[in-house]
Amino acid sequence: MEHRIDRIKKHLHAQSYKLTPQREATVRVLLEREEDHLSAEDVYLLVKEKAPEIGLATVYRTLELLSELKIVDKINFGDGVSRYDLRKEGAAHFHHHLVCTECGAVEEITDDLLEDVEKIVETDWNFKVKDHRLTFHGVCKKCQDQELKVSS
Amino acid sequence: MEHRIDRIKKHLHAQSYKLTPQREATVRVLLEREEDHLSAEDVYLLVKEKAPEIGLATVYRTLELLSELKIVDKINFGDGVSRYDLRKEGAAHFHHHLVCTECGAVEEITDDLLEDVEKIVETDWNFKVKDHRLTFHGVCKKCQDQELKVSS
DNA sequence: TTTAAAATAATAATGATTATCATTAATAAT
DNA sequence: ATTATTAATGATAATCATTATTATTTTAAA
Ligand SMILES: [Mn+2]
Ligand SMILES: [Mn+2]
Ligand SMILES: [Zn+2]
Ligand SMILES: [Zn+2]
Repeated sequence: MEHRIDRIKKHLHAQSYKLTPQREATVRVLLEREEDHLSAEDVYLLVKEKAPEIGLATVYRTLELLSELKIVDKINFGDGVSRYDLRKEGAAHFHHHLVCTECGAVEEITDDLLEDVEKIVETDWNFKVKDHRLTFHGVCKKCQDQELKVSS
Repeated sequence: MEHRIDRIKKHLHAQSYKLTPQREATVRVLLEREEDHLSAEDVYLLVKEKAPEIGLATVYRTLELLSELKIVDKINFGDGVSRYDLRKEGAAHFHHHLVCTECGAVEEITDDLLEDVEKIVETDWNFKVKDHRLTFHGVCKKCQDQELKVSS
């Protein structure tokens, strides 16, 4: 954890930004809830627990900054809010998501999966791929089992 | 065009919805601008040209309805607005997008491309895929050429 | 026609995000 | 150390997309 924060600190310094206490508190929340997909409000409430004096605007500004630096990715699952997702250490591309349309659960896939597709896009469409967003909508394991039970 | 509208009409009727004049005007705009990715506001302004009495709320309601029926797909490219995209005739899945980070241009890919990936997701993650959202961020052909010119 | 349900238009309300601005913290210059 | 600059913050107002409300109109059935 400390190691990870150190790296982020260096990343910020490299662009002459500082890791202020507010920024650090925000990053810590993101690290502690790495599997989750928190909205700005979610982050705000969690940060407030350890740094009660922080303002919502600062959280928005920090998340914006972290997005620019590709430390977090901003995603939108179709409910009205943006969600912020820590990029995996050293990952060149954003990871993928499985969203269950029954229960709303969100799973993560960190495997690349798109290498071949990207090659096709680069050659057939002359498009230089920098990043991607891939989300599958469907039914998670748990909900599939539920359906079986109900119908049997 | 008329044929396409007829089908949509039937689709609505099948769920006991009516193709009201407002709904038809909205669908016509979507058909006329099939390549585009219009926001609700965009659609509203275009519909107003042919049906000036329509209200914005009706456009929102219509787009919502068309989304439910899978006639249009709602997408979000990260600017603050939802965009509405006609699903290709008979397509089981939503098509893909290439968003240029330089000029903002959006290209469409109607080829499936994800068949193999979906198989992997279904078997390795036990996730029953119903649909997907895939967007590549990168540099379009035009902007690549521009860069070459500038740097030479 | 009368009646009930569905759809619409106008507009108010909501809620997420951004902008503003006065204050504070950090950094550099004297 | 003191002062001047600049960056960052917190509070809050403003904006803007979307949703809810409600009175009215349209449609289809009885
Ligand atoms: Mn994630
Ligand atoms: Mn499209
Ligand atoms: Zn589920
Ligand atoms: Zn471009």
